[in-house]
Amino acid sequence: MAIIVDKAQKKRDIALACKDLLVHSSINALTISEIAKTAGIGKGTFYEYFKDKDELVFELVNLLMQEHNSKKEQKLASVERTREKIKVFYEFFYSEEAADLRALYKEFVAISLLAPKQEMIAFQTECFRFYYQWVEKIIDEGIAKGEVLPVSKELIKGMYTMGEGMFIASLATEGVIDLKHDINRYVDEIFELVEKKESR
Amino acid sequence: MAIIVDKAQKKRDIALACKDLLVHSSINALTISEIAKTAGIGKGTFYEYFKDKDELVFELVNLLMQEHNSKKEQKLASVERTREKIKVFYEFFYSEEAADLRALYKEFVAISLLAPKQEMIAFQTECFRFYYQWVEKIIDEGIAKGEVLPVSKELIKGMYTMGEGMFIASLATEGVIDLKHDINRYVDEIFELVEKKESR
Amino acid sequence: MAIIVDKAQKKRDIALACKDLLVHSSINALTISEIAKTAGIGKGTFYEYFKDKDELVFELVNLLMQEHNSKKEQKLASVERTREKIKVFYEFFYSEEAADLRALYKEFVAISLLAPKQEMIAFQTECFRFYYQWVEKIIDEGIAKGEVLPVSKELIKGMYTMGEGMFIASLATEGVIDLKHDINRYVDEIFELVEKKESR
Amino acid sequence: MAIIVDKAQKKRDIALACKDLLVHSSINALTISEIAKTAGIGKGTFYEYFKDKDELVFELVNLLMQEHNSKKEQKLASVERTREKIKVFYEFFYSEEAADLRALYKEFVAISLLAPKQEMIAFQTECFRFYYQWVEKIIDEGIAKGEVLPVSKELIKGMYTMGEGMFIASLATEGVIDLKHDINRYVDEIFELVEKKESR
DNA sequence: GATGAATGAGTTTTCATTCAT
DNA sequence: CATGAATGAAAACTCATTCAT
Repeated sequence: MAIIVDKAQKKRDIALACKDLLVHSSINALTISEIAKTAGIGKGTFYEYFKDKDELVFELVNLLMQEHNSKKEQKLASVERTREKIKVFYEFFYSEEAADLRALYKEFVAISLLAPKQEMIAFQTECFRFYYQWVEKIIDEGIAKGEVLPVSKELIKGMYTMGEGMFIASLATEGVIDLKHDINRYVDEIFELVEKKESR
Repeated sequence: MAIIVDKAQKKRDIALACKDLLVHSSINALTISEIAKTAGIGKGTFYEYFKDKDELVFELVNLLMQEHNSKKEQKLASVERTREKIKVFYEFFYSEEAADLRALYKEFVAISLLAPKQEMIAFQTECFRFYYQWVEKIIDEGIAKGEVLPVSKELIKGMYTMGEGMFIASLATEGVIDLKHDINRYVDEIFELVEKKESR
Repeated sequence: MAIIVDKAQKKRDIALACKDLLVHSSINALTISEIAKTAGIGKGTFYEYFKDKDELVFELVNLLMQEHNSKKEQKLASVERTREKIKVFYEFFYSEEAADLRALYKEFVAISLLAPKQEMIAFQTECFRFYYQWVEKIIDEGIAKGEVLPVSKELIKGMYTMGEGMFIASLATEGVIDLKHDINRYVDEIFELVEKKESR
Repeated sequence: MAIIVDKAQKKRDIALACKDLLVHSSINALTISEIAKTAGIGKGTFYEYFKDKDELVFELVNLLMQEHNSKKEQKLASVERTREKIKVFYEFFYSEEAADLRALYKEFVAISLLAPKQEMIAFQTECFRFYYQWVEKIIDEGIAKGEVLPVSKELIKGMYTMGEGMFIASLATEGVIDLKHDINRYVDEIFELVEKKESR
């Protein structure tokens, strides 16, 4: 009786086996040989599951992002105030536990910029929508609870992309940006403006 | 005595001659041969002035950004209100006349992410500081004029990087972001919050 | 399951296939393309088995020297007198059948002088020791048999290197040295001095 | 009034200016640019005086060898016994003061082996003859003085090339040969055999 | 005579991809 | 299904040499 391998599962396994390799090295600097060896498979086998190296990064970012989202969801549930929820949202950009994902995401963004592929764009678009709606929901709830002003709704897109911008800027510059500090400060200042104050 | 050429000037000339090529194609897809032919020089000559292809992108971004900054300065001088000044600032990300520079900047960011080189990081850092101080000056003047609340000062870094973030996001996604619209809307909303209102 | 090749054997096969090419041309004048074509393999395949062209020369010298040593051993067994054994030893430097090996050895020495690599030095050192001990054994047996004076033992290193020196000198000069004649004459003269004479 | 430069003298000057460079680096690893810069001349000027890089090595070996020969001649004049004269002769191969010349000579031999040029062969042949006759003269005088046996004359070529052989072997092996010790020991043993002993 | 900017032929080297087993 | 040996297209890069000034 032949072993029926779950293609999707094996694909995940291969990607996961290469995680450390990818996190610590640029995908361009890696060869299919190294990757296959690390995953404990043959070069030909790699091609059974992936079209090219980029797809490996893609798969892995996908995987880790799902994991990350689950954790984020849990964490968000334990936080009350809108301001804090938004801060939790931004933790992706500086938290220690998202470090691996960030390293991969950086690669992924670079690949997307240099040689955008349809499925990557689709994924990024999907991600953007997903996160956007998530933040929207948080803000909506904040408004409903009377915690923040309705105007907050108009700031969502800008707030969301600010995180991405700071992240990219922090990668490309040296020491000008302290992600955790700068992001949280910005969030605080914005919320000072949009939070309803009793004393007003 | 043999002719002595102005190395820096010739480097600029070569870069400028390749502008259209670089704008319309990814640097990775270009060969040194193509580049040299386009610039009307030999392959070896290219290497006399540039260490590698990346340096060509670097030189060109540098060049066009200087040009862009001059124009921006002029334009800013003709604008009165702080809000409008900030909007002018963001025009880089969507104006037609900065399209070439944007195309190159995209490449440059991707290169910086994939294989950061010291001089690139230094350049980006320098750029960040330069623009940051510029925006800071605009905001400071706005505060001095009593146009905007002092709190605006705290939002500068976030506002600045928001542009970068939206730009990257717009490149990597499809149709989710309308740069001109989204950026200006965000700016407007922020200014609604920080502009001093007579009637308050 | 894909075929598993005997790497070492294939390396030998490739080297042997290039023997004539290498013997009749300087390695520097040869391109990897030519070599691969001659061996009936692709350029990439060459690099699967050899780090560079030098290694090909190295492999071949190694191979032919082993073969040469086997023949030498047989020949030495068929010779009685110490003086003749030593002469057999020197045949490497002028015999017709060692011509190919000599041509390659010349290249090998030149390479070793210009860009010595660790494995080459190790090989040369090993060769030197091996031959030195071989000559030493011959001389020791001659002394034991009472054929030559014990002092001969002190002359071994010099005698051995004399061959190398004459070889190099003959390659670099024109017509000053007749290897076969000059070497044998020298050997004869030395043995006139160190052979035990009945009539003394 | 135009300056008339002595071509031969300027050639020597250029060669001498590059001495340290050549001694400490392989000629193959050096570019014409580096050489010209070191000599303080333009690349084009280099070609006014030398056909190629090899010729530079050639010129320099030539120059230093003349100098070396003068010193050797003086030193030989101050030595009495034949055995010692021969030892002085071999000092080339290990003396500290001939170190630079040896480094260049090594390069020169390698070049001669890899790509022999007519003028190099002629030079080497000339050198061989010159030294051979020199040694011959020393031995002849030794015989005339009754210091050594007439048979010594037959050993000259072998003795001379032994030095070369040991030198090459010492370069290509690691620690097997102690040039000074091994050469002198060999000379001593040979002279024990060919020196006339009173008590005989 | 001197120079050094310009050159491009020629080589090495890499590595994704294929496909026979 | 899995494999890894074989491949060669493709690109970077070097550097001796030329020659206008």
